[in-house]
Amino acid sequence: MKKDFECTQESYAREILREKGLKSTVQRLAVVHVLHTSGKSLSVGEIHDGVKGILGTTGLATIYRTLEMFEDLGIVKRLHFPDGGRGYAFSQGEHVHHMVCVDCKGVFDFPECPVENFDYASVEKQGFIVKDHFVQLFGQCVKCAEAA
Amino acid sequence: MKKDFECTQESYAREILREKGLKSTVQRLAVVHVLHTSGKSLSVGEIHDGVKGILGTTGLATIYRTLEMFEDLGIVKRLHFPDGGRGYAFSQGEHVHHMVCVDCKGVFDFPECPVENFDYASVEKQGFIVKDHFVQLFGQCVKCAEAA
DNA sequence: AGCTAATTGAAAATCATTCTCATTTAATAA
DNA sequence: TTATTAAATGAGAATGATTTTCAATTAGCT
Repeated sequence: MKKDFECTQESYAREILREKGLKSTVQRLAVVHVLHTSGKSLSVGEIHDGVKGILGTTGLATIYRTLEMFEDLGIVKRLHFPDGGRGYAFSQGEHVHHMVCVDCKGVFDFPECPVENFDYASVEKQGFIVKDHFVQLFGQCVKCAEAA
Repeated sequence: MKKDFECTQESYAREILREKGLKSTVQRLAVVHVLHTSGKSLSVGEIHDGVKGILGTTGLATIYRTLEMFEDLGIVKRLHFPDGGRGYAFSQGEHVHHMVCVDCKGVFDFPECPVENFDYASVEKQGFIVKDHFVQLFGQCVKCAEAA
């Protein structure tokens, strides 16, 4: 089977996969496509549905495997919702954080990192070595704010 | 049955429960006790074990119900680990964030909020109304850094 | 002590995630 | 092209986490 989703994002994913000696399967490219075109974060189930819409039958396990791999490769970013649910958003490897609309679950980037310039003095005083951070804002997007 | 865990944290929890017309059961107070004395975040299972250590048999569902309620009341804070697991840490309602040691999973507070003084200009430009945020640092605590 | 609504325990039900393994496919080289 | 081969997939089983149900118990009032 052969499907084309030619766009920057797809080439980007292809390239990374090739670099790592991984295969660019239709399933993987479909995940990129679904996630990128949606413009918001999606649950695993929604991604699965989106991919099935393109390819017909597709195993759920494949979606899980793909997302886990993509996260390692920096192609997607995993989000946590307040209710504990997981979501995924497309991310071209840049360091961005996300704002999540609590109403529509839409995801919006913000490139400035609030933690970047943070003074770690108090943290380091405790001898803690910071290696990574997770920042996420919750609120309302324009549409949902207006609708309310 | 009657058990005492007299300490500030326990009275704090009692008070909040009373205010809301909820009962201060031994199970709930035991959860406070376990979480507070551990000094680190615990998984639901660990909390369950800790409570069983105090009360003998205790239903797992009760632990889940209690933690969910405590989160709503601001008595505990829910954490997300990179692997998606959930953890809970005692939190006396104050605004603190946590550093999680990726080795021992220990949790350490840091009271300064990196997001507090963050300039939301770019965010607000998009019309997004920020209502809450989630910040968590990952790294190594002193002990684990030395052991490595 | 007695009443009553809230809470609990235990098991079943549900839901999410991972694993297994036989089959298929993408990438490479002939 | 086609052949080869390791990687990837699909289907379903297995696992694990979380929620629900409901009868029995208990905390917080008289």
